[in-house]
Amino acid sequence: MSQMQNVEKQLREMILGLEIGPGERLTERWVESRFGASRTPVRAALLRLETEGLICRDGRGWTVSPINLAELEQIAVYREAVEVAALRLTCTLQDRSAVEIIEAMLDSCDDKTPREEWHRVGRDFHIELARLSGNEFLFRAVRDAMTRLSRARWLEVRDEAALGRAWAEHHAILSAVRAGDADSAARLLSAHIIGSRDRLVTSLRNDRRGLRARGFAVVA
Amino acid sequence: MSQMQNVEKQLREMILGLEIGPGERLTERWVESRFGASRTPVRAALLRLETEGLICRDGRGWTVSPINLAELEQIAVYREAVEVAALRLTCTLQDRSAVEIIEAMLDSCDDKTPREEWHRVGRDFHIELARLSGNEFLFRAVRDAMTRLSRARWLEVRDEAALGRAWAEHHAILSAVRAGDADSAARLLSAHIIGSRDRLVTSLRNDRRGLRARGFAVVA
DNA sequence: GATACCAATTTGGGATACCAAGCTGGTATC
DNA sequence: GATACCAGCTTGGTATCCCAAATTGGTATC
Repeated sequence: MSQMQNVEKQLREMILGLEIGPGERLTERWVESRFGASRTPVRAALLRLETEGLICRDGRGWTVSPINLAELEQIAVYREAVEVAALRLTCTLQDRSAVEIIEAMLDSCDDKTPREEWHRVGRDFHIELARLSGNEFLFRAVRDAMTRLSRARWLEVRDEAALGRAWAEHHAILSAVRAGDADSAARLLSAHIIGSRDRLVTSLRNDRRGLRARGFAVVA
Repeated sequence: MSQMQNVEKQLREMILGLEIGPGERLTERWVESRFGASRTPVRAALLRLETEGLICRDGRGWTVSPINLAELEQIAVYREAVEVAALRLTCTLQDRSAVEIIEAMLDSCDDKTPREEWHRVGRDFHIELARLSGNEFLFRAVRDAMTRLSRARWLEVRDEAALGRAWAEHHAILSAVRAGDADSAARLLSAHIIGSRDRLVTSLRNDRRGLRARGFAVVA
């Protein structure tokens, strides 16, 4: 793999994994030495991550994007639009076998699944569901939105009950799709996205003090 | 303005203005000499334009993205999702004054408006309509989609009647929004987007031979 | 003690040099 | 005459150097 893709990938992992906290300053020189690359690939990586919204310019310099509650609210509306569109498109395709692949993916998760896996599974559900639509733009939109949400979802305080509810909602959505009931599936998906958003934002708002204590910038 | 933004902007103008044809090869060295910049800003510009979909990697090297008919079809579905969502959001905001600004913008165009202005006005209508929603993600999605469509719309063979129809449809959509009739507005907008897409793709498909003769790559 | 100012360092933007991979054109051999 | 092969050139990827601007830290002055 080229150095450029390597820096980009590793830096993205560090940001998404909160090894570099939201709001932290980044210097090109630090990234250079951290990954043993030179400035050109570092710059390319930073430019890419900027378009993903993971980092942003801070006057002269770079900052890991803070957790932005207003942005989280807006992303949910955006997700609702594109995910529901993708879902309806999938329903018209009548490709039930593909849906069953996702169901199997969900079923492979049980109580023994380690908690940190839930994060990835929850994200992949939405991404793979969008991929089924066959529309590259809807798919990318969902994938990019989930990437932007990733850190916030990781910080969210979720109890077992909340995880179980999300799991059940995912299954219910797939059942409706498999049954060919696009309207029900769309309604369930909308409610799931908006409900998740509300719980997410509430959780972060309540824990804002704790997050700041950990050095994480959270803006309204 | 920095050199980097300058190269990016100028190169984008050249690509969107078809001064560099779809499918044409680009070398970093050529861009360097053309704009009198060195490789660093050129690289940055190319990376940005790649994320906008205006250029794409061609193995080793760069190519101005060909006109892709399948992509145009998919973009329309994507646009329908995000534009309708933005429209409905705008309706719930009940901000009629903002709508009237767009109406004024449209009204400022009359028969004396030069033809090349129609291209920009048609694009800006959709972008500004999305901006009204106040949702940054819906707005960006529409803006980026319209950018991707820009070259194809420029190549489209449109007669006066088609232009008048588009104009009328834009006005009808705004009237529905102003009347607070979200459902009608959404229906009109969907029909407008899909109808425009079908006419666009048909036009390009029919003229494919002519486009190739001009050196423009058009893929199915 | 506060503040204004200056120098030194840091930092991102840009330019250039170098390299490896791949393409091209020509040539030599069969 | 066709084909295989090799040299040279082109090109993107990477490293390094330079520069201007901005930040910083300290000092001198009020």
